[in-house]
Amino acid sequence: MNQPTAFLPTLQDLVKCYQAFEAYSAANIRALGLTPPQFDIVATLGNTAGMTASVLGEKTLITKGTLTGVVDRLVARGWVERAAHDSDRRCQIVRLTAAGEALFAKIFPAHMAHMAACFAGVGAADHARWQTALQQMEQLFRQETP
Amino acid sequence: MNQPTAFLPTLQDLVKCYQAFEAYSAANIRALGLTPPQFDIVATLGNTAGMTASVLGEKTLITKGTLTGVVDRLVARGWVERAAHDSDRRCQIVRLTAAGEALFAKIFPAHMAHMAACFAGVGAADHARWQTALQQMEQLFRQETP
DNA sequence: CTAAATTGGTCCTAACGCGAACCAATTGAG
DNA sequence: CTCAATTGGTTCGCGTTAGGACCAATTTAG
Repeated sequence: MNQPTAFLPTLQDLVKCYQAFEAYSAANIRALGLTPPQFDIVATLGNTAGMTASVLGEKTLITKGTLTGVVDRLVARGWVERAAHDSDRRCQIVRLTAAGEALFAKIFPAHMAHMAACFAGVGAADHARWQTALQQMEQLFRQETP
Repeated sequence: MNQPTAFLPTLQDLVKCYQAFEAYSAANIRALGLTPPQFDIVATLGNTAGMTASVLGEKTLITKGTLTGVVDRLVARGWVERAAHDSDRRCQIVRLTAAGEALFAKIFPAHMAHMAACFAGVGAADHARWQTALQQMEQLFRQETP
């Protein structure tokens, strides 16, 4: 009984919702002086003692080849530094500099406030519905990806 | 009574769901020999008489600066051609060549089948729930984007 | 212990992505 | 009609993206 293309509107809505989120979020991040991946990294490193590049890549979903360049640019601006790992000389620890911590303290709350404005009148029940729906759909794609 | 960060898990689920979809879909498109934006354009032009570049950009959500390059590469491969517009000399009509139509006929059903495999056991009620949820969330971002 | 496989990062190529500057054609206000 | 504003496309700069080749350090198998 399934129409062969019954899933198309669902996928279109997923793409449109994600792109609306991206556009809204990225515009504010760029106004703060960063690119979205740069913000992602600064936000991930904030309030930590740093982490290896591979862990950072897992948390931010940035592949390692891309990560090298993004971290390079953050190092060039003085917000991030690379340090040697104690016991494994292959690894590098990536962490915020003092300037990077100051940047984090300034822009992270600002961006959270910007995103929170969208969800002003939203209750816990709505969030629960959305999270359930998104997690179910994500499972569909992961199950088919061996 | 809203926690200030109650929306974060929702956003994380949105990003993870979208990225799972993207990874699943893009892997198949690349295996078919195209990039995702190229597939998007071929699929949009299939079974039409062509359209102006600006309409094509609206439908595929590709900005005009990017569109020039993507269409260039499709033209270079012989799947797409540009033609003059009858009444407005600023416009260009973008349309599939015969080879492009043949490509469309081959890869579009293949990719639909690949996506349909994810939704094998999903009923109309699930689709309705997902679409409602996604459309509601999209509205939140659009309302705040003036 | 030594050779093979694995892991952590860097570098390369090809392709997007956006915003802004730019040019030509068309439309509008006066 | 005429000049200013708008629209359709191209080009450019900078940054991101995935994937693969590559190198060094580490772990594992025999």
